[in-house]
Amino acid sequence: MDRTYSDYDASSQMSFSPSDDEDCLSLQSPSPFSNGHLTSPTQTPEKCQEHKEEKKKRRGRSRVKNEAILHTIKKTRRVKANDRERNRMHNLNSALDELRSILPCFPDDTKLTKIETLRLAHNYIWALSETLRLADQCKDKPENNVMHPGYLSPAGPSSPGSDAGSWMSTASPSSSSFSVCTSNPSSPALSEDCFYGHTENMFSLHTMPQNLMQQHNTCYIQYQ
DNA sequence: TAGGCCATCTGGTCCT
DNA sequence: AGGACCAGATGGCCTA
Repeated sequence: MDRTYSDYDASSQMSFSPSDDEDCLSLQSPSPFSNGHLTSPTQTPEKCQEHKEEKKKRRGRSRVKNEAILHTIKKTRRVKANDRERNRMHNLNSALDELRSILPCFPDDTKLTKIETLRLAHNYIWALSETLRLADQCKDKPENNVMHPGYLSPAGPSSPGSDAGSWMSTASPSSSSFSVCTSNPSSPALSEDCFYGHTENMFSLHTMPQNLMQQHNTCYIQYQ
C-alpha cells in the first residue's frame, strides 16, 4: 500500500539515526537542568560557554539534517509525480491506440503518428456526418436516387454543396491551401501535399463510403 | 546528419 | 494538501 506524502513526512522523522534522535531530544526536551539553560549551581562560566558553543554546533547540524530531510521529501514527491505523469501519458497513448484501431483501413505496418491519428479521426467523423446528411437528403428526395458526393472524388466536388476534398486527409489546416477544401468552412482542411503524399497511410477513397452504404442503407450514393 | 517523433522529467498552475 | 493537467526541456531512436 502506498504511503501518502504526509505519511512519508511522519515516517521520515523516524528514519533518524540514534544519534539524530539524541540530538533532537537534547534540543527539544527539557534537560535535567530544566528549560534549556543551565541552572546547576555546579556550572562554571567556562563550562557554560562550552555548553553554549556545543548547543550552537548542534543547532547547525540539526539545520543541515532538516534540509536533507526536506530534500528527501521533495525528491520522493517528485518521483511519485513523475510516476503519475508517466501513467497519465500511457493512458493517453492507450486511448490513441484505441482510436487508431477503429480508424478504418490504414496499413497495419505503418502506425499513424499522434497528430495524424487526431486529424484523420476528425476528418473521418466529418465524412460520416456528411454521408449521413446526404443520406437524409436522399430520403427526402427519392427521385434523386443518384448522388455523387464531391468528397469522394479526388478531382473535387461535383457541386458546391457536396464539397470538401477528402475526409481522409490528415493535413494541418494551416498547411498549403487546396481549392477543393475551401468551399465549406466546416469541412476538414486539406493540403495538396497531404492529399497526394500521405495516402499510403489512408484507406481507399472508396472504402469508407461503401461501408457506409452497407451500414446506413445509403444506396443512392454511387461512384464513378 | 538534420529533422521528426516520442518518452520522460520537471516546475508551474488549477482543481477538488 | 495532493492530484491532474499542461507546456517546456532533454535525450534517444529512426529515416530521408
